[in-house]
Amino acid sequence: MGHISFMSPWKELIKPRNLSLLGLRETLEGGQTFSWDRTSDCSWIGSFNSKLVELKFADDFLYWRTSSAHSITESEIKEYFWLDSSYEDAIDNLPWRSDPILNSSIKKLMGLTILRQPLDETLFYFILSSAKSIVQIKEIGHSVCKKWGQSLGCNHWSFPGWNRIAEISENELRSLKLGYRAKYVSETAKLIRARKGWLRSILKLDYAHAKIELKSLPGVGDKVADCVLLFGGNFHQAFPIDTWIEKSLEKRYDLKGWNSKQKVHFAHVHFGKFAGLAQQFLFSAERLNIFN
DNA sequence: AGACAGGCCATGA
DNA sequence: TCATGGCCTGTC
Repeated sequence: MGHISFMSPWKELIKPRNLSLLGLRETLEGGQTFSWDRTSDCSWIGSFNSKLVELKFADDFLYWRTSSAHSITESEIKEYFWLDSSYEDAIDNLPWRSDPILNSSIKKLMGLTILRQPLDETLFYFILSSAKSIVQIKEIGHSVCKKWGQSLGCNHWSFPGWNRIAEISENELRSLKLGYRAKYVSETAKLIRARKGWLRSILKLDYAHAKIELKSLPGVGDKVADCVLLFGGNFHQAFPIDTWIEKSLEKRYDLKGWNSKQKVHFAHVHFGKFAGLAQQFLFSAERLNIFN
């Protein structure tokens, strides 16, 4: 409150790749991030790292503009959206040549990406995600940011940070309708505050050890840990198993009757080191029902 | 009204 | 190791 900010003029991003509107929409609305709101049928406003940005997709190009008071740079956007050639390399590494399901998903969701979100915010939102829909996760997450974060303008607030959240009582969080997740958030915050530098340090570990570390937090099990590592830690081999991907593996890959451990093993063998990227294509294809 | 939702966790076999 | 029920809240 109090300051006046304005949005910069639209700027064009170098045409990054063959990006489709559907691929972009699924990236921002499909459930790997909860920080974006649609402002028209082809534009979104969002925030991360206390910075505000609006994106617009038009004529196969991506345009962006930012807030004068909380501005972001082009290189930060490119980083966030994985807009470098290693994305194409990752796609090429997937077994689309021999896998018609994956092939058609990639074609229909051209440009769908795995975001590189800040680790702390990603952990926060995925602790909230348990047994909640995307809309509900956004609502309760935003209510915490609105109450204890910084105003960024355009109805967006920054993530307050774990140290700030550690000062909030569980009951205050419950009053924002976090339910049983309030305890997880509160206790995780206190643990992170006590372990200085620990959260960032897991980024230097290999996938298996990073996952063990994350699972030491209350409210973080296999599914949440994999989501945080994939969407907030750049661990592309993480393969979160939720009900959509479960359905996909059973229905499209004939894995009915396999337990989740066997499914994860199949995913790593079949999809390889970018299994998490394949997961996003299959997940969205199933969610959007594009096979029928 | 009662089950269920993009889970986690403690319990019990 | 595997299966079950409870936990907050909202929705169908």
